[in-house]
Amino acid sequence: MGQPLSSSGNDGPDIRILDAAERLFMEHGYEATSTRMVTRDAAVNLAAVNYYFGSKEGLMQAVLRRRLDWLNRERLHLLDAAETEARGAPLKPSLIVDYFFGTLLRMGARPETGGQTFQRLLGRTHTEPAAFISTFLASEYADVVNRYKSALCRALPDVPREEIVWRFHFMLGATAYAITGTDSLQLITDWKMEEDVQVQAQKLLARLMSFLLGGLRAPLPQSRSA
Amino acid sequence: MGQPLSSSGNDGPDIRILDAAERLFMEHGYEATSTRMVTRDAAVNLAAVNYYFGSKEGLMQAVLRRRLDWLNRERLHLLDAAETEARGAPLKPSLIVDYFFGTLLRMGARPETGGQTFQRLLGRTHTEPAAFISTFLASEYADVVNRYKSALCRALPDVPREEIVWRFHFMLGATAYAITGTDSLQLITDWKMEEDVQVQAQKLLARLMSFLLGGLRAPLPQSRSA
DNA sequence: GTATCTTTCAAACGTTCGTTTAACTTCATG
DNA sequence: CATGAAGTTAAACGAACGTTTGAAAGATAC
Repeated sequence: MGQPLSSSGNDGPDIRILDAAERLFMEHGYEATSTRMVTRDAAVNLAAVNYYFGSKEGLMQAVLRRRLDWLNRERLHLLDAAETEARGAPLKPSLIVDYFFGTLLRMGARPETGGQTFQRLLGRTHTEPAAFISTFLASEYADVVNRYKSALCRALPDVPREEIVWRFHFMLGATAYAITGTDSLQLITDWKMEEDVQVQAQKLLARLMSFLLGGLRAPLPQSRSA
Repeated sequence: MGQPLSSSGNDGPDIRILDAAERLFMEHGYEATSTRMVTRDAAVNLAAVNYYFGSKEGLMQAVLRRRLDWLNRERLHLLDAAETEARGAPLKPSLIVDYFFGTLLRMGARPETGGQTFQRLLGRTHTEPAAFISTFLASEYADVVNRYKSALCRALPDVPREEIVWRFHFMLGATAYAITGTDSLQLITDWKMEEDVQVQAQKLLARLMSFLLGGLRAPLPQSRSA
């Protein structure tokens, strides 16, 4: 285990800062979250953010890296194992989609990996305008996205690579929006409060997987029309 | 025509402020955009934002309202006309999806309705954390979303209403992410620069429609498994 | 116990923020 | 021309921002 993933309550100051920042960045976004809010919630001195993470930008990167490193390593392990077992044969699209998006959604049901908090933060972070965030995400995702794009191309040999890339983009957008759970349009008004977070996540996963696979395997758009 | 939609270059100060704010909010987000940046780009005095729009929040709402009022009115007109012509028969799902999402994408190809700038701003705005933005969007979308949800339920009588709502949510997420064009993961690296904005928008529309319809008509997830 | 390194702390740094004020200009109307 | 509303302006307001500082406190090794 490289870095600690849990927040058992009596952690060091740096972990408490990461936990507080994760929640506040998720709730208010990067710009609207001040270092004073973070240090107050983490019960540390104002200077602690700069002492441990250098700057507010460094804190944001540390918050994302703590979970993303684990997530993308898991994604690569699953794909590696499946491709090794398949001995060069193409994988099923449903398996590839489940490894990439299902791993993220199952992560949200486990509190020791940040639970829903990190899920919602990550979904929102994909549309954060700050340049350093885009750069950071691109470097964190570079390997895993290329691997999954290649796997999808082998799994769907009749679909042009350009189309695969676009549909990966669409799947990412649907997932990012679904896990943020902001629901600014209040489309989802019937949250069952009696259900625990595991059941909710499982139902969302099943629904999202059906949608993503339906979109991924949809007939190609005709290039010339209208 | 209620309010002017174009920016011919020699408009009044309030229109110049809206144009500048639309571009800056799109590029940097709401929080990272200051009233000083807006007034500098619009070539007006610093106090003009408060004079014309009351506050920075009022400016943001005016920026969104200028385009959203037109967009959602158009969406309702198209649905009204089609339902009148159908005389109570359910509409084709592809038609409903095209009216809702296609109208938005076609809007982006026309400079007089804000073009890509408003499209990208709107996609990003759906995930803005500020509470007043969620409230504003909810009120702007309330009517049109309810009408389209009902139309989809009639068009797909075998799909439970709850499932329709979720898939509408997924479609919205895929579309919002696609039109922001932020591409923080640099998935889309092969933008054809020689193609004009109309051709790009048309290709995106065709691709997105295939994906959305594939997801909307996907087989339902089995409720009990694993 | 002394020396050395790490961590914590209150206080302040300079800058930028959204907003307000009051004086000034513009300009159509009587 | 006189009047008053509408628009514009420079200047300033208090508050909050990210970051830095230097000293105090704590921990570790000899």
